[in-house]
This record gives sequence, C-alpha cells and structure tokens, in this order.
Amino acid sequence: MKHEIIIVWFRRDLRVLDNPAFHAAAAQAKILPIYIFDQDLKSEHAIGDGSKWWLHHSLQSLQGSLDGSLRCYIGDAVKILPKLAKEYKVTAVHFNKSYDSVEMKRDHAVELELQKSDIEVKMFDESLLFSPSDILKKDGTPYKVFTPFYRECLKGPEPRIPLPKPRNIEFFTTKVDKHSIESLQLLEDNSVENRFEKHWKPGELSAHKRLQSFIKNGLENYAQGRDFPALKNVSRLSAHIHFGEISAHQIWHEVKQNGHEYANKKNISCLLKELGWREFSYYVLYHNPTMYHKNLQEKFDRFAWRYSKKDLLAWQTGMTGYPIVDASMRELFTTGYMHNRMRMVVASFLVKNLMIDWRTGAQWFWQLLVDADLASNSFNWQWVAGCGYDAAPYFRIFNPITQAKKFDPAGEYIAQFVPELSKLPSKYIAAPWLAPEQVLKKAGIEMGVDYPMPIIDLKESRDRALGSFKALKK
DNA sequence: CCTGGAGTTGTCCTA
DNA sequence: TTAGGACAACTCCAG
Repeated sequence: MKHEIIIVWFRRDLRVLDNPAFHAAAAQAKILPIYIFDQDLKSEHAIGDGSKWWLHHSLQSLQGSLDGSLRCYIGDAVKILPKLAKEYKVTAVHFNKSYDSVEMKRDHAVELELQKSDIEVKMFDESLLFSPSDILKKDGTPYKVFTPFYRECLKGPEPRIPLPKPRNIEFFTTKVDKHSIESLQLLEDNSVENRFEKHWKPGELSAHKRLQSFIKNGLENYAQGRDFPALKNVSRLSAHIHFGEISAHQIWHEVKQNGHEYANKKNISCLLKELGWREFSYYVLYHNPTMYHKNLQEKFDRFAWRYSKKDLLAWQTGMTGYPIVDASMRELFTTGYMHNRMRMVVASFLVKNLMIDWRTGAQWFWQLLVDADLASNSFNWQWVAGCGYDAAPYFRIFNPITQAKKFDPAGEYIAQFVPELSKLPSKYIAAPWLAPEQVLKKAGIEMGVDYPMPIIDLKESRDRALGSFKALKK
C-alpha cells in the first residue's frame, strides 16, 4: 500500500456522497478527516454569524456521517496541515479544489508547503459543473455576458455523474476531545441561533430531503412562481450548496433525471439555468480575483456614493417605511435568508435610491446570510449596482411599491415579516402612508409611531440616481 | 476586419 | 385598460 493514512481536508464540501477527495482516499488508505477554521476574525471578509451558525450545525451532521472521527482545528491551514501530517506520519493530503479567489490563494500556499515536506497533495474537481479555465471565447479571453457563456457550457461534455458513498471506509481514529466542533467556538458571541434554528436544518441528509421536496412541490411552476416570495417555488438550497452538503452535480442530474415526472421542460431548464448563474459568478470571480471588493467596471471607481449612517441603519433594520423593503430586510435578519427577487429589490433601494455603496450592502448580507457566498454575493451586488459585467442598466431602478403589488399582491409576505401592518387591507399594505386615516386607525396603525414614514421620496431619489449614474458615462 | 444582432429579473409615458 | 417604445446608445460576441 502506497499510503497508510490520508488526510481528507474538508472545507466547503461537507458531505460523504459525491465527494471526490473523500472517495479517492477511502479507496486507498485509512482516512484522517479534518476541518480547519482559518478565518481572520479581524477582517471584514471573515465569515459572518449566519455562516458560522450554519457551519457549526453542518459540521455536526458531517461528524455523524464520519463516525465521530472528524477533528477540528483553528488557525492557519498552511501551518496546521504539515504539522499534523508529521505528527501522524501521514504521507498524502486530499482535498477538493475551490474556485473562490480568496480560498484559492490559501490552497496554493498549502500545496507548496506540503510539497516542501514531501507530502503528496491531491486536489479534486468538485464544486463547479464547468471548469472556468475551459470556457473561453474563440479569441481565448473569458466571457463577460451570461448567455453566450452558458450556451458554451452546454455545448461541452455533461457534468460528472455523482459518485456514490465509498464502499469501505476506514477511519484513523484518535482522540477527538481537544479537537471537537465546539472547540471552534462558532456559536460564541453569536446571537443568531435562537432566530435561525426554527427555519433551517443544515446537513447532508436534510439537503437531499430539501431537494426532493422541491422537485415534488416547487419545480412544477418554478419559472413563474420563483418570483413570488410568499409562494413555495424556490428551492431554498443555497446554503446547502454553499457548504457543499449537496453538490451542483447531484442537483443537476437529479433534476434532469427525475424532474420530468413533476415539471415540464421550461421549468426544468429554468432551474438548471440558475445553477448556470452560480457557475457564472464563480467564473467571473475566477477571472477577476478582486471582484469581491473592486468594481468590475473601472469607471465606477469615480462614483461618489452617499454616506448616511441613518439611512443605512434604517435599511439594515427594516425601517425604511417601504414595506416590501422592510419585510425583506427583516426576513434576512430573522432567518438568515432572503428571497431572490427581494434581494434585487432591497439592493436596488440601497444602491440607487439611497445611493449607498454596493460594498456596504454586500457586507451586511455577508454578516447574516446562511448562504453567504463570495462569488454569488459580490457578483449579484455588482449586477444590481450596474458596475458588473452584463449588469442592469443604470436606469433600471426597482420601484418598491410596484414590485410589492406585482409580486406580493395579497401582501402575505409583508404581513409575515412586518406584522404591525398585517391588519391593513392588501390594497394599502404596499404603501401604508397612502391609506385613508380611518383605514389606518382600524388597522391599529399610527404612521410615524407604529410604522415609519418613508425615509426617502421615490421620485426624487430616482431622478437623483439617474442624474448621477448618467454623469458617470462621460 | 466588419457587421449586425443580442443582452435575467424595470419603470414610465404615451397613444 | 393595455401594449409598445424610450431610457442611451453601450459592449459583447458570433459569423
């Protein structure tokens, strides 16, 4: 036998099914499974409370699948891995490749360091359906527009068929006590637990249950229903995918194979296309490693964003006076998640109406979202702000009243997250300050007391944004 | 090299 | 009431 023990370094691939690094290691040697929490907690790019909460529970679920042999460490992976390898006479380390630019930098350093100590490093392709370095235009440069990118992806070979659980797994067991999940202290000073726990169940098994229930109940009307936050048509798989409890490959093939039983072609390709957008976010980040903090379109570097602590706080706490914005922001705060269309609505409100820097909004999302993902989060914020590739044109400014009437016509979503408005007739719930005094009284609302007046005038702020963004073109 | 069609997610105004 | 065009001409991309 070439190797007696192989370290499998789990990162954002917290599953045992369809896990190439784990699968390959199990076939050759005893496995020493480890997780390293290597965040620089002083950095604004360290993962937020929402992510930490999910991670904690996801690791617990993984611990169960690994017969309790997962060992957890805090610190720099570049130092920890060689030290561990030496301590246990490990001759090989396996992990699945990341395409997140920050993680890639770390992985590269780890690889070099391990090779220095003559330890075999094996990296596997796991996280993306289509390799970012393979999809290029005829002139050899990367795509900047989604549709041609995705068309090119579809022309290539089908994504890998998911791997089964390895047949014979033998763990190298040592005492875990000192290296328990609790030792990572992911729930220390983390206040989200009692808010989030009733909304989610992290873990591999639950990810698969979620997918099955989505295919059965949500896929049929996905293309249309996904726009309505009160409907159950979205998959809500994002956090499961982010932490790799389920792979994009598993979803891709499962939907293609068994989706037809419940949904037509249109809805199936619409769902697959959303996986395509995730691919495109990673693709653009891969080719532009600084995308998470730097405008993709340089001319936006000159843009004079507004600074208003008061407006920012109103947005963050869901007190803008626009019910659809407030409902969405409170959904984020109470559940760690926000419906896709609502993300666009609140982002447009922050970036265009309030004219606050997209990075400020991205940062708030980053702190709270259970699905906070460097690629998707920054790509989509740049898209809304207009500074991304193939982004929304500057004159596309969501009107929070129109959006509420269109996509939450009965006001159910608003009523759920802004309960103080729940007694208002749906006719007035999108813009309560326009309701007659009597109606407000009957619903028990005094504007400015029970619910805020709008913090900003829509028309004025829209015109201001149009002017400022237009000036940027010259 | 030139050309022409296309581009996730909207809003507002006009006829 | 509703459908269609303007918004600003832009860049991207394929043939």
